[in-house]
Amino acid sequence: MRTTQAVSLNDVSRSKRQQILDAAYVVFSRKGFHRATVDEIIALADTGKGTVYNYFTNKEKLFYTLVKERSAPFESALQEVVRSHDPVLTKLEIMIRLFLQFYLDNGGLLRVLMHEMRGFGSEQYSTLSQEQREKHQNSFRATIDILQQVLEEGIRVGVIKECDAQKSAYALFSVIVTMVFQNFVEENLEATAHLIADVFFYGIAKERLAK
Amino acid sequence: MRTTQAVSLNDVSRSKRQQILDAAYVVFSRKGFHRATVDEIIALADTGKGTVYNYFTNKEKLFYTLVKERSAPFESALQEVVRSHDPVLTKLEIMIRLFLQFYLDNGGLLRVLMHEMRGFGSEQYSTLSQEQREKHQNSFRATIDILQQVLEEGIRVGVIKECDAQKSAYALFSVIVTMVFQNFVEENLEATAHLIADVFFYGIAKERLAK
Amino acid sequence: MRTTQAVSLNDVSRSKRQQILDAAYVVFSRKGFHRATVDEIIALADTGKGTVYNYFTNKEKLFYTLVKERSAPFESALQEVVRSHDPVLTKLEIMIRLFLQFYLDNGGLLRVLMHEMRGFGSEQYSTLSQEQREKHQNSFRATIDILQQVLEEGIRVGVIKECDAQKSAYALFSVIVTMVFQNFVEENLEATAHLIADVFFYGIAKERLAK
Amino acid sequence: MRTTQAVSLNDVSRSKRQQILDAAYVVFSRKGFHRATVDEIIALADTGKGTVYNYFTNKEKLFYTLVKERSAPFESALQEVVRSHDPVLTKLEIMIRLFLQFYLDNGGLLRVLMHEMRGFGSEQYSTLSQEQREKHQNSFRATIDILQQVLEEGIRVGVIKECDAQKSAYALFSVIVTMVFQNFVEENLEATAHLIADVFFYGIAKERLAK
DNA sequence: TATGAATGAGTGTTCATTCAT
DNA sequence: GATGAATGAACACTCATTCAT
Repeated sequence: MRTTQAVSLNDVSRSKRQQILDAAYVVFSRKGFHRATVDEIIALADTGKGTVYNYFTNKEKLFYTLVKERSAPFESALQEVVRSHDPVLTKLEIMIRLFLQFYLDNGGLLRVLMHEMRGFGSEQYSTLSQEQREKHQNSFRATIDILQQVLEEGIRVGVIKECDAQKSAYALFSVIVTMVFQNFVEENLEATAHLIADVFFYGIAKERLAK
Repeated sequence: MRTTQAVSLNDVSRSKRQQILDAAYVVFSRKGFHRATVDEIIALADTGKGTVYNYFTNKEKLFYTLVKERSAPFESALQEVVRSHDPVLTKLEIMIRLFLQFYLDNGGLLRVLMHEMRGFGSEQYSTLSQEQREKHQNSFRATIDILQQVLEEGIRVGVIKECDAQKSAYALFSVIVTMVFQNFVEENLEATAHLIADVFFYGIAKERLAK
Repeated sequence: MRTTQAVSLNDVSRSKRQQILDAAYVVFSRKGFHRATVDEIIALADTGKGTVYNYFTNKEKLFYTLVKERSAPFESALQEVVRSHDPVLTKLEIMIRLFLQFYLDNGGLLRVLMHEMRGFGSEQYSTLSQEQREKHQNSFRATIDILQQVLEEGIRVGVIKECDAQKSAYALFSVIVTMVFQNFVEENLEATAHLIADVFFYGIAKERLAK
Repeated sequence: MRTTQAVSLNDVSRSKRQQILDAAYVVFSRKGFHRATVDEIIALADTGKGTVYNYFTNKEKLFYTLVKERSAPFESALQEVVRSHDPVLTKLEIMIRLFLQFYLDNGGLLRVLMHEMRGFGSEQYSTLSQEQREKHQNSFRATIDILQQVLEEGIRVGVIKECDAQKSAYALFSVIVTMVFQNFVEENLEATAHLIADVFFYGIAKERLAK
């Protein structure tokens, strides 16, 4: 049935795992977590059902691993920007760009992830187990925390108004996500990044009203 | 089991429908769409299973109707503000307040709704049927359109910068929703509304950088 | 598919439950608990799968209920004998007869039950849940307790030697079960009962050896 | 991972086989046949999965071999007693003692075995294949046959009543097994053996009733 | 001989929906 | 209109066994 590949044992083995992850990406993206079936994934991965369970404890863990592995490079890149010595506003704009890029590249999956953690806040709507959901949420929070840190840096440095850094971080985050999910990101990603930064920094009002 | 009420047939019948809707609100809010079961709803509604299907084609339709009926008053109120003669920025702040209020009052349900339409954009993650999801999305779009109209009015009047009104409307909307879902809304709802408006109007930067 | 029966609603409904129990008896007897499939049961019961789960929480519970309902009359009969005023040895012989009869009538099922509680003692070999197994075991113990009580009565009255009543009860019980499961019970059930009683009462030795 | 041992190929190989058998004993005893997994066995045996299948055709065969090898010394000992020139009742008591000892030593495994052959009679409840079960059953029968032979000897010699030797053998056997499985065997194994023998020989009744 | 990655058959359970009364 | 018994499609997961190296 499946075509044997002329590669070293090690590669074949890595390949199986990767084949499954790749197939999972496609299927989860298309169907979401709940509606994605393992059967569909293995059909696409050209693999036996047992193999999936050799590599991943269960469907949830497969999903989690997928997200984790796809996110890693993005998170590193983000960290790097924070540690750089660019001015705060520049940092923020670069981060927005990274976000957009990452969300564009992995939109399918992240849409689903957001779906499964609605509000990346509380409740229990999703099909994911409490435990798994918490892990995802912590990931998210960690990412947003980074935004928050930079905002706080900006406030300390006096570049940013005295505002609630956490709320602002969430606000910025939500706007980025919304732009991506609404397909509002132009071909020129930098343009969109700049646009978001501009509104976020200076607002939409033409002039400040006398209070 | 259930106590029959001594009311006119018509009233009982209306009552049944409402009982179901009320129960559905509670259960959907608690469990989300997928995990809410009709059994749980009828238990709470103190009614028979068949009765639900007499009034609502299916679970989806029940959910849709529920959302629709709960949203109606909010949408009217919103329309009214638009038609008022307040200055644009004032209108916007009032609208933000209305949004917050509405989302706070119906948070449980709307959280679920957002969950089921993730991205109020595209695909098919949710348990909802394509058709039903589109209806919900149209509702959402209609609501956001109203924000957009006011923004456009602001641009026309010269109070708001020349910007992409649609994107801005979505951005504003996403921020509002995020604040609610993150439980960032203070007891003093007006304060939060003002805060959102302030950032949205004037940005977070202390001073405009020389470009 | 299924033939509708011309009976009152109440009867049909009782019938469904009973049909399932009857089918379950056959399938469990033939295949044992683990190898019996719900699919096979519903095929025989001429019923839908969901129906089984309307009446019984799960496969285990179905099995438990089946055993329970089949055992009830036997247990009553046993109790009655205990409370009678026959001489102890007579009581015991009657009880042996009841046991034989019951085990012959429900042999298929009880074989399985014993299987699932191996040793009606300890461990965890069976497919049954800890909780369910304990329930079954308690049933068994209760039944054996009754034997024990009569033995103790015999000791008190001086008809039976001073011996360990519990051990003796278990011994008697195990012999009865073994006779049934080895198909050693003659057509004339009373003969077998008498034979067991005889060995149990007077032993197999021709004469007591001088110690 | 596993430490390779510096022994002759032949020894390693024998060792592997034994390691597997030892591990199998532990796991089967703890979990029973069905719930014991090959994975668990190889983990404990510190060996590869394929290796198990090099030495044993399948899980069943592994189990069978295990039982067979553990039983061999016991069966020899039993034979020896039969061939001895002790009086029949003495032989029987010694045999009871051997049984108790053997069942105590290998209780874990034998419990499982009995479980898998329930009734060491008929049907097909266990996970074991028909063929394999028959082999086990023959083993059992052979062992019980030995008891039967001695009983027949006793009858011939006039020490034992004219009774059905086969049934009596089974009865005795079942009592022994029951005592073990119910943990009724005292520290002093001989006491229990004597107790069983006493009841079996002379019964529990104080005096023979006038018929 | 030893290994372990790959395999896939097999099954209990949930729950929205129907329809006869 | 109100009811609830009956239904069955859909799905994740386990584990003995194989076979290429």
